[in-house]
Amino acid sequence: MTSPVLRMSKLYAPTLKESPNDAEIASHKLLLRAGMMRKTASGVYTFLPLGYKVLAKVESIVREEMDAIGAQEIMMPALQPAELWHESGRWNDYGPELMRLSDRHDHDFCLGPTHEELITSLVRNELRSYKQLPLSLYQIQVKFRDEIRPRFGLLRSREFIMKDAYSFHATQESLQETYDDMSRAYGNICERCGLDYRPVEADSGQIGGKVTTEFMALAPAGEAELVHCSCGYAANTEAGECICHPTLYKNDGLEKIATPGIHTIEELAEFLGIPESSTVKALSGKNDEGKLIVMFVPGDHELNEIKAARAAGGFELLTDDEMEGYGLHKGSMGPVGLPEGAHVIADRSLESVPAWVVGANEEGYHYVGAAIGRDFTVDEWADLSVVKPGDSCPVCGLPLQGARGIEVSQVFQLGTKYSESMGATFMDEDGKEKPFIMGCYGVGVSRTVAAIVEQHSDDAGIAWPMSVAPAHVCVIPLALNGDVLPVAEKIAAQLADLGFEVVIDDRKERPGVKFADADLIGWPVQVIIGQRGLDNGTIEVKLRRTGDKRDVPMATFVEMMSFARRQAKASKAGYGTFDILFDR
RNA sequence: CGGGUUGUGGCUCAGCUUGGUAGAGCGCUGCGUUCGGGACGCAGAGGUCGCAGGUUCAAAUCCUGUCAACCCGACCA
Repeated sequence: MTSPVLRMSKLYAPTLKESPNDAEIASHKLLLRAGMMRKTASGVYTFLPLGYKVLAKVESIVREEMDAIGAQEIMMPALQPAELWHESGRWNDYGPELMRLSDRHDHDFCLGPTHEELITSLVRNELRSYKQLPLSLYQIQVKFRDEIRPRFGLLRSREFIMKDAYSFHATQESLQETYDDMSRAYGNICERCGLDYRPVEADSGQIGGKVTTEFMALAPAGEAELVHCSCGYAANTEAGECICHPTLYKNDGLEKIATPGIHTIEELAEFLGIPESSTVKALSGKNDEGKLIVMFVPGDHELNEIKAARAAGGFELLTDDEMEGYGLHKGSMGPVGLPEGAHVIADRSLESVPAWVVGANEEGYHYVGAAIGRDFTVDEWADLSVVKPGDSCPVCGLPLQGARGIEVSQVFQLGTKYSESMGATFMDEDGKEKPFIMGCYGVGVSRTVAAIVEQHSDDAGIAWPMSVAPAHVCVIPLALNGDVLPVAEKIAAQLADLGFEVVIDDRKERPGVKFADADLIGWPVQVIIGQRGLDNGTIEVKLRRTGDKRDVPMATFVEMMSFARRQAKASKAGYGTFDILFDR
């Protein structure tokens, strides 16, 4: 299939020398500067022709990978009736992120942030038998989330493109199979988009369910923190198991120390001249039943609220007033002399520290050497801390590395949360009515575009991987007179015939402008045609990614590109890098 | 939602403290010279200074309100 040669002279791609002042990170700045998108409102963007081409490329990679594992594409509405959200309970649970609106009859609707409710209601009446399972459906569609603070361009926007897939199963084994297929497909998607990524252990958050993996594109601009290990283990710090090593200060009996004005761990450690890991941090809260819970974590770690809630049956930190009510003192809390009935849960790692440095439950005093069992008791041990770099890898024990990442996709095993609440059942082999076991799988398509730019850009602009570039090759005639333009036109046509997507910069601009725009927009290959080269019978080929340039004899150029094309097609992903052009 | 900052041609910004009726660079239009890494000259077009009130002879500038955008934070003891 030959696509027509794109003409820069006609292309609507207004490039900017300066980046608009509300852009901070590379992907945001460059997508604006390269004329790929424009802001419409906070967290809402218009894709211009080039940006839309990239988006479409990513979409088709996603589509190919979904189709390859037997998922079927559908298209659900963005506008969803509140009724369905009431059924699942999420009309109330989802919170202010849900974009709500009502129609002229005063019926409530929302703009879908995700589609579990819709898909469940779709299949519940017509997917009736285990014989029809498993079934995977997906769509690529616009999603709406009223983000508390949209930022970073496409990374956290209020309207964005997402591929969401849902699977329905009779058994957990079947779900696991599809989940594994999806995970593999997601890995393929990341790879084909040229992303350096890690599958990481994650928390399921809003969606519900238990088993989940996030696919993180590593990037300093990413909003997620993760830890990873050379053995391949990686986890979101929100969810990762924490294996840390608090240290013993001393165990010479209980000693009360005056610590006037000291409230933070940092101050305490400095005051005593000991590392923060030798102190113990206390947090008081209440669980869903209103019961007082006091938690302890190593002083150099933070309490993970997700783990805390799981361990205690809900965990909401006490307000200052509530603490007063219990006779607790902010910054001076400890396990010795807690109020009657307080339930004490401590981080598992503290079990190995026989005596703690903790608050004395008295303003201005701390204890040193508070011994477990002798001076206080712990009701429960649990993993409560936020994992951080330097903690031990739960798989191999080596120290974990820290990194930041952009969550480009996530796979979940939902279980029966939606099928049960919404009454979506099927008739199983044994003649019994059962709720579907479900999985859901999301790819942030527009976010992936931003992640690609974060990983593939430099001071000059974007350097698109071949697989998602708005076109493969840009032919740049340096002049519009003499032989230069006709030769360029001919070469562009020949490349298009070979199956390349070709753009020709036929604008009446000076060479410098064309070079700068080509680098900014990020065409993977630039074919530069100037009088100087023609006089020598050569044309110049430049690879954006590496900056490598080479003069190629005119006579062999098309043949070489033809070879490169065949090589590219033969490679597994089907989109080589064209480095072949520069093999010595 | 709390705190901070900013709204001035398409873009980046100056002018505001000390009121006197609007500027620069880039971009845009035309002409000419240039032409292998964001050229130069000349001539132009383009702004109710976010919006609404108020003070004043006079407001981009001072005051009040409002809207918007951006940044930081949002229970971290």
